[in-house]
Amino acid sequence: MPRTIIHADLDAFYASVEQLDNPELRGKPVVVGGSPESRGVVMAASYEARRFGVRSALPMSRAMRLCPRAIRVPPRFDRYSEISREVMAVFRAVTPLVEPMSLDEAFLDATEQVASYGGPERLGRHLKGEVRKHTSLTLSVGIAANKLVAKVASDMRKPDGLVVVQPGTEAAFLAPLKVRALWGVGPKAEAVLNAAGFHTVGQIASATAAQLEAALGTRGVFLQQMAHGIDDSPVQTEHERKSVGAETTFARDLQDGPELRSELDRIAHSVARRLAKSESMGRTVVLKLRYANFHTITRQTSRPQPTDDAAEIASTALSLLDGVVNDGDRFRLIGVHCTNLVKGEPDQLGLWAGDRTRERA
DNA sequence: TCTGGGGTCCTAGGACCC
DNA sequence: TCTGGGGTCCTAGGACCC
Repeated sequence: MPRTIIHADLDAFYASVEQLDNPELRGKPVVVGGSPESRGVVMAASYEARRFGVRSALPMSRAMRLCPRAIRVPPRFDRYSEISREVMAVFRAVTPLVEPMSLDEAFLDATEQVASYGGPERLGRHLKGEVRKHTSLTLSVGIAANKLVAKVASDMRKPDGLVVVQPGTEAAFLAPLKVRALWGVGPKAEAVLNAAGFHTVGQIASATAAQLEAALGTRGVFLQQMAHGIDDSPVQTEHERKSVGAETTFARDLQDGPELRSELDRIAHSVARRLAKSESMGRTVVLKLRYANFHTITRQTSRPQPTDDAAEIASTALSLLDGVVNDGDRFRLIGVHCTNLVKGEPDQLGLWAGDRTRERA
């Protein structure tokens, strides 16, 4: 029996929340993101703004030139999280198998429930209705036998869309789409595929394995599976965080000095706070630097024991900084990440580490 | 035109161990 | 003096996603 997988996606989420909370913004081009002066980018654009070509990830300076009448709003993530929790609760009222992908997006496995709702169409309308009832927001829904096709389907008729792909028609559904529609095909892979003569998903589906391998290596084989609409990956309700990090782009490039170093210290504290909150500790500290010319490097070092201590993370990152910085270097971004995460109570980990040290001595 | 911040996963080389 | 193979961990960079 085929699965019933749903991809649900709130439309222009951050911008819609701002329009919801401030009626004066309704019907107007709204852009959520950092200021153009601080080198911000667009995090969300209302559909009114999109008509001017404003898109996510566009530099804010460019967005404001495209649409001078746009109203820029700084993001309020606490508020978006609050609404996100309500929406996820609506999803979980339908099925316990919910995999949130971000604040505004989730996969649901409703294989067990779909019949009791009277089929996928009705289930989709139910979800959209419940979300609208609880939050006044519109939801786009894609329903298919797997995550890949459900995701592509939900993108199809935004905003406020509902697309159901019948089992068995996956390959035909995907065939006319551009290769970029496939999960994992970004600008680079798209360029490589286009250069090799592949423009549509259908062309990938009917290519030989050797052709694809020549273009993309081992990834090519995997890509062909996708192009046929094959995807067995399960909806996963749990997932373990693998890293915690924070980074800042400065309004103006910074040379090494007190300002850069105090910013590094601030970031280290923010990472430490979030590590502690998630009751985990990191064994590897990564320093990230972006030069004025946008070239980006990372330097990492692994410590003997995991830590969530701000001072330790900061001093480790500072010593990495000492190792790379040269006179005259100017930076636009600095960041700190912790990886090699270990879950558990800090005290118990400390005790355990102490025992080991004693054993060795 | 001038490029955010939060992540995940993959590759590739080298060190090190058995 | 020349030389294995497998496994694991570490580091650096890059593609990609939302």
